[in-house]
Amino acid sequence: MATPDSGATLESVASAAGVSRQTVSNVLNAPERVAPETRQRVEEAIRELRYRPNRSARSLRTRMSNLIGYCVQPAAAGNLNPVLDRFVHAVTDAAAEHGFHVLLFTAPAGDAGLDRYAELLAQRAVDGFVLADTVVADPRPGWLTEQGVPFVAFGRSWSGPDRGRWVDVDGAAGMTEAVEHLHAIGHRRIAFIGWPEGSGVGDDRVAGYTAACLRLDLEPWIVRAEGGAGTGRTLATALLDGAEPPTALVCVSDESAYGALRALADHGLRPGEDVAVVGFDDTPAARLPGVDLTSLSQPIDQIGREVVQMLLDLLGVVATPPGPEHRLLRPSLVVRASSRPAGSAPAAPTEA
Amino acid sequence: MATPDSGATLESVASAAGVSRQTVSNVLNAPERVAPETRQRVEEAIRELRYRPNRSARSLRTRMSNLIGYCVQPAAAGNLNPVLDRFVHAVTDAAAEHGFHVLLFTAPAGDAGLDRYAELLAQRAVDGFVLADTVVADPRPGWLTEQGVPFVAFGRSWSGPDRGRWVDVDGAAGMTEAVEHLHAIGHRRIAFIGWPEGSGVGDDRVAGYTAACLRLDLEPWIVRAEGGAGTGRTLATALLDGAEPPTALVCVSDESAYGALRALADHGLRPGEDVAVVGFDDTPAARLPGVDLTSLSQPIDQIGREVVQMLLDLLGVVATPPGPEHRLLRPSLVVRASSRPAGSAPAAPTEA
DNA sequence: ATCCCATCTTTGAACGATCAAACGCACGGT
DNA sequence: ACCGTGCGTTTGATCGTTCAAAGATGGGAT
Repeated sequence: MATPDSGATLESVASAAGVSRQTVSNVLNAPERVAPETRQRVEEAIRELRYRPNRSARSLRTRMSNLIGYCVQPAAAGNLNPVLDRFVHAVTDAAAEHGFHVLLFTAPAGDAGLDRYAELLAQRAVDGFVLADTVVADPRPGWLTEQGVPFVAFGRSWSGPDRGRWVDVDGAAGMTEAVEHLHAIGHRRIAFIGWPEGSGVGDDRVAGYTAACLRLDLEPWIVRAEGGAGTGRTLATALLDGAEPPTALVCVSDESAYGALRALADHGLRPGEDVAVVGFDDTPAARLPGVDLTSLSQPIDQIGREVVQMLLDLLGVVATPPGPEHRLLRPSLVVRASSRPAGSAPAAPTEA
Repeated sequence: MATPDSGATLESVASAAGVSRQTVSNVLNAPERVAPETRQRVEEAIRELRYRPNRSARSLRTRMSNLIGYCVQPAAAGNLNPVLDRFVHAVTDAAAEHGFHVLLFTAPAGDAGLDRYAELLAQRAVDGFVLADTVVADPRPGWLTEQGVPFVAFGRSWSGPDRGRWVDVDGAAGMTEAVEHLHAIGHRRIAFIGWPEGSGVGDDRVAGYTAACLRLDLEPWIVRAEGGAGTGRTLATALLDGAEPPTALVCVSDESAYGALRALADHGLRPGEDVAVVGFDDTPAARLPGVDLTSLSQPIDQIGREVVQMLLDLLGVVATPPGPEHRLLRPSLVVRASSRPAGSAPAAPTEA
C-alpha cells in the first residue's frame, strides 16, 4: 500500500542517492542528460522514498500550474442532457495523460462571469481554460483572446469573428444523415421541430435538415418554438392535427423528441410504425424500453481528447505539428425503434 | 474590464504603498494587526495594481493547496441519473465561498484506484477529498482514515466499521414516506420493486418500505432483480400478471420505475389511475410530459454544502463548533400524476 | 528621567522546486 | 605538454509567499 505523504524532497532523495538536487531534478525532467548508472541509482532512491515532486514548488518556479480551468454552469433544473458531464469526464481523462488536472469553478453567465476567469489567472491558479456551452454573443472567447489566455472551446463562436480554437459537432451533417435515413426507409413528408432562429446550435441543425430536403427534392417543413419537451408536444400535436400530417418528425433535441413521442401517444399513433421520430444528443432516456428513440450521438470522448490536445499544444506541452485551429466532428446516427417499422430489422438490445 | 495578469507581487504592492512585504500580507491575512490608515493605503494599492496573491507561492509556504480532490467515475453508459453531477456543482459552489476549488481526477474503482489518491497527496496537490459513490466494501474510507487524510463522503460506509465523516440521504425515511402517501390515497396492495440484497443503498430503501408496511398493517411484497429499466419492466409485468395484482408499485430507483411504467402501458393500464408508481431520485426525465413520475428528490445542494462544511472543518479552515460526524438528510416526495388519480388535485406544472 | 509594555511594522529565513551558469574531467587534436 | 570540446554534474540564485522573531514607536506607570 502506498504511503501517501512520505515527506521526501528533492534534497532528501539527492542525499540518499549521493548526488545533487539538480541531478535528481534532471532524472525526472530531462533523463537524457544524466548518465545511465547515475540515473538508475537516483530512480531507485525515488522509488524507495516514494518521492513525488511538490506541485506548488514546481508551479511557483515554472509558472505553470498544470491545471486547466473549467466552469461548471449551474445545471438547469430538469436538464436531462448529460452531454457536458460526460465531456468533463473525457477532458479529465485526457488531461491526466499529460500530468494535468481539471480545476472546477463556477461563474455567472455573461460578462459578469469574466471576473472569475480573471481571478484565477491573476492567482496563476490555471494555465488555460476549456470552455463549454458557448452561446451566441458569448463574451469569453473574445475576452480570453484579447488577454492572450490559452483556451479551447467545445462549440463554435456563433457570432462575430471566429476567435480562438474550438472543436464542435457538425449538427448540420447529423441532421442531413437523419433525413437521408428517413428518406431511405420511405418517408417523404418529413417535418422539423426546432427552436426559434438565433440560437447557433439550432440554426446549424435546421440548416442540415434543409440542405438534405433540397438535395432529396423534398419540401422543407419547419416549425419552431422556444422550449423543451412541452413545446415539442405542442408543435407535434399541431402537425399531426393537420390535413396531411407528416410521416416523420426530425427534432432539434431529444427533449423536443420526447414531447413529440408524447404527442404521438396522444393521437394513438405508434412511433416507428405510424410516424417516425428522430432526436439529437442520444440522451440516456432515449434507450429506455418503450422509448427507443432514434437519435444522433455526439462523439464526446473524442471531443474531449481533441480539446485537451489543442490546449496542451497551445501551452507548448505537447510537441506536435501545428494542428488545425478548428475541428468539426460528425455525430453518429443511432437507429432505434422510433424510426424503424416493427420487424424491419433485428432490434438492437435496448437494455443497459 | 479586469486585466487578468497584472504581474503584481506582494513586493510591488508594498513599495507602491510605501510599506513592507509583510504588512501587505497582513492586510490580506490578518487585517486586525494593521493600523487602519495603513490598511487603507495598502488596500488602495492592491486595488490599483490588481494584485492577487500567487496561489503556488502561498501553497508552498503554508502547505495548503486550497484544492479539494474529487474523483469522477467513468459515467456508466446510459446512466440517466445526474445526481452526482449536480453534487459536484454544489460542492464547487460551496467550496468557492471559502476560497477553495475542486480538482477533478479519474481513478479505477477498488484498490487499484487508491494510487491516484496517494499520488495527489504526495504531490500535495490537494488538501483533502470528497468521496461520492461509496459502495459496499469501498476501500477508500478505511485507507484514507489510516493515512490520516481529511475526507468527507457522500454516502455511508455500508460495511465494516463506520470510518470517517459522511453525509447521506435517508432512503429508508423516503420510502416510508412514499408508502404512507400511497396508503393515504387508498392503496392497500403496495409492492416493492428492488435490487438483490447486498447493495447498501437498495437495502436501506427496502427497509424503509418494510417498516412502513408493518406500521400500516400491510403485507410487505418485495420482488428483486439486478438491473435497470428492463428489469423493472420484467418484474412489474410479472406482478401485474398475477391473480391479485398490486395497485401501487414502489421502485428502488427512477430507472426501475420507468420500466414499470412501460409494463403498465403494455397492459393498457394508466399510471396514477389504475396503478400508482413511485420512483427514487427525481431524475430529469421524471417530469417529462406523459411520464410525470412521482419520485423522491434528494436535497443535493444541501448535501454539497454540508460535505464541504465538514471537510473545511476537518481542515481547520472554518472555525465552527465541532460538528457531528454524520448527517442524514431526508429526501422529499415530489408527487406527480403517476400516483394521483386524474383530477384529484391541481396538476403541478409539468414543463421546465 | 527611566523602564516597561503594547502596538505596529520590518527583517531574515524558509517552503521545494527549476533555471542559468559554472565546474571537473576525460578525450582527441595539434 | 597544451588547449579546446563536450559530457555529466554541481552551485548559486530565484519564483512569491508566510512564519518567526526582532525592531521601532509612543504612552503610562514608577
